[in-house]
Amino acid sequence: MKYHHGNLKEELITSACKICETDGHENMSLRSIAKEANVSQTAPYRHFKTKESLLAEVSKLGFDELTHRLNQSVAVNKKLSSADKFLEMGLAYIEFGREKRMIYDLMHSPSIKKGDFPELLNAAAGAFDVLVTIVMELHPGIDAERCNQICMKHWAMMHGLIGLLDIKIDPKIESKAGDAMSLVKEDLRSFLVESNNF
Amino acid sequence: MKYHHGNLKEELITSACKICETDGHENMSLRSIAKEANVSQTAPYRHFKTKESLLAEVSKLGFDELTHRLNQSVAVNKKLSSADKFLEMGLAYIEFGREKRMIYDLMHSPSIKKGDFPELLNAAAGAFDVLVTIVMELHPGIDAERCNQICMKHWAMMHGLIGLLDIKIDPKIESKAGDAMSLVKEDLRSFLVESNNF
DNA sequence: TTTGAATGTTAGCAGCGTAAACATAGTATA
DNA sequence: TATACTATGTTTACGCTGCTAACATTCAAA
Repeated sequence: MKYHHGNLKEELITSACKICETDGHENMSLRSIAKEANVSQTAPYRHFKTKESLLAEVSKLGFDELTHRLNQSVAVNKKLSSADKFLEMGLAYIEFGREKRMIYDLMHSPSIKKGDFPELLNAAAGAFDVLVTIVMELHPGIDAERCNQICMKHWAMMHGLIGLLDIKIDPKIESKAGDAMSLVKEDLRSFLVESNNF
Repeated sequence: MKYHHGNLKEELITSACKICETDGHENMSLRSIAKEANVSQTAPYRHFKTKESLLAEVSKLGFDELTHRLNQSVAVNKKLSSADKFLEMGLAYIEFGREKRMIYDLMHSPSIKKGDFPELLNAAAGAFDVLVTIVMELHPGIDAERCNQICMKHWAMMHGLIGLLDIKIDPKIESKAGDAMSLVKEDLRSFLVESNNF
């Protein structure tokens, strides 16, 4: 067992991700993260100024993965129409939010003040830009302001939908527990198509 | 100074509301709530099983006020068209989310498991039902499932918009700090109108 | 009037984020 | 190669947290 770990910073982030996914960010302590990485409770302070800054890095990774997933959703089938790409992207967003709900909550938790972490802001903006790109493809030569508005609308809808799935959920969905996600997909498909009348 | 307070439960909720609005629910401790109400740190445990159950009552009050505001927004001017009522309600929702952002965050915080508090679930559903009512008025004889879908869509959009105002905000809005809310209103108006093409 | 329930307080537990002091290992310089 | 500095680990400790247990006071019913 070496005294110096060598790669502690990355491992702490990894440990934090793991704990967040299982326990949720509200139940994630710095001490538990350190324990998961087999170091003392205060070792993280050699690599992160505060707990919040460690969580900010986890959040950033979340946005990076979201960006990747959104890009993948349209890249896997280049023959899709722009409208279908748009739809696939919406599905990918919901899927991410459902699969990685704990990380998703962390990414949008007010306990991380994004303004204090420029790279986190950039990562979040990067995910948003994937949507901007597809909307510009859908509406060539669209006015920038209107494009932003349209993107905001759909982004908000997706984000809001994920957040509200806890409170209000179609009884159809809840009843069929075993196949919940595919039902969400079906509902979402009509949901998105319906909202696509600009 | 009486030993028995007489109305401690309500006063604790009031104190919690006050502290939440100023400090946010992440920085609100049971001890600070008790101090605000001038009782000992453990007095709240005579009225609330856990801290979470106290916060659940605060959250419930939030949903009640939201319901009231949504109803008020259409009641103040009965001569409005259904479409305009719908718009006013959207504005009222955003306004609530912006004005009482701290309470709003508490209302949607995953740290309160709504399933454990039936009255909280009812209060949340009650707010949603106000929207259902106006959509049914907009589309007489609408299919129940489709109505629910439309409501979800707009509810999610409003909710998502509030949540995202931290991350992505129209530069126009941020620049004009002094009059931010009225600008939000203007943007929202066109935002909602645009989204109203069912 | 007595007795028990309701409602308050005090003391104390384990866990938390964080800072300070100290220990060890790796690196640059003499 | 020896030495000093820096980076990175540990130990200890502080004040805050949610919560429990034991005790005190008040109110209400028998």
